[in-house]
Amino acid sequence: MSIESIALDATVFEPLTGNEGACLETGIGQAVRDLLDRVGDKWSLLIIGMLRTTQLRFSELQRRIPGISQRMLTLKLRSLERDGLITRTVYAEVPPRVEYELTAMGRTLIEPATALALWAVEHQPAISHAREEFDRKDK
Amino acid sequence: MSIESIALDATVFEPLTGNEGACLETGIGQAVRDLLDRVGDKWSLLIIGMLRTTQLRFSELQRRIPGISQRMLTLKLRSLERDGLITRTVYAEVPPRVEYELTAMGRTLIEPATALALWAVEHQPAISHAREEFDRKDK
DNA sequence: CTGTATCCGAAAAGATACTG
DNA sequence: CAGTATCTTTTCGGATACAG
Repeated sequence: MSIESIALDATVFEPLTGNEGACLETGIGQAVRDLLDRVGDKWSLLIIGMLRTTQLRFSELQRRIPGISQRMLTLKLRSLERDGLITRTVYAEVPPRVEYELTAMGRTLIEPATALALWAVEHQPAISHAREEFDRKDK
Repeated sequence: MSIESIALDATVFEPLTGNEGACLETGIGQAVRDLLDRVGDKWSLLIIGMLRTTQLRFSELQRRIPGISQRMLTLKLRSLERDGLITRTVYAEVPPRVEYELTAMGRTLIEPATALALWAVEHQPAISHAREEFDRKDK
């Protein structure tokens, strides 16, 4: 990913380096903030991770994400659907069945999201250690 | 990044696919959530983006991140410092000067964070469009 | 089964004033 | 300059009850 990343990296962040304060106006700051507003919450990325390989129905999602409330699952699914990241398909059966699935755009989010998840897993011990050190000195 | 990513991808998310509900226990869910708790807020990733290429002092950061309050900048810088992602260096001068800089670990976050920023910029129009469509139908 | 509606507490974030 | 302290507003998320 290196070459491509570096090139694009320059493209995206260049406005930030020399041009002080223009980040929000040029869009990058706003774009990042928008993304975080969308999937930077407690559950959204987890839901996307769940739908990574297969479509799932409401109850199945709730079962696989321990701790999420019905309300939150509904809200987050609506939000993701609204942003075009997942689809919601209702089957007119009894009992009712609703399947959620990633859209093409939703699937493009898997790679960067996974990269971030990887980073999180890899560096968790180092961060915990840093935290302990900091709190120890601080106290 | 494809081959490496896919392999690691499988490693990281595998517990989620077959094993329902084990995500929190196995750590991946918790790790992702921890990361989001750390840098998933409104400002942290923006700060890291600012420090990507150079160290900056407090006032310079505030100037380059329009809209952030003094209080929030202080809080987020402390949090990032505590996690070992940035360093804070105080120079005993008058007037006082404090420089913030990414640590080695902080710099490793640049790549995945940039990937996410890229995604955000690239898909912003599509998301806005999806949102408008959704709201139009919904209304 | 798949939601919606309502209420409540905790936490995040903004505004403002003040300090070494 | 680089913060801290305090107050207020806003948002997030959980609990519960109810509905198609």
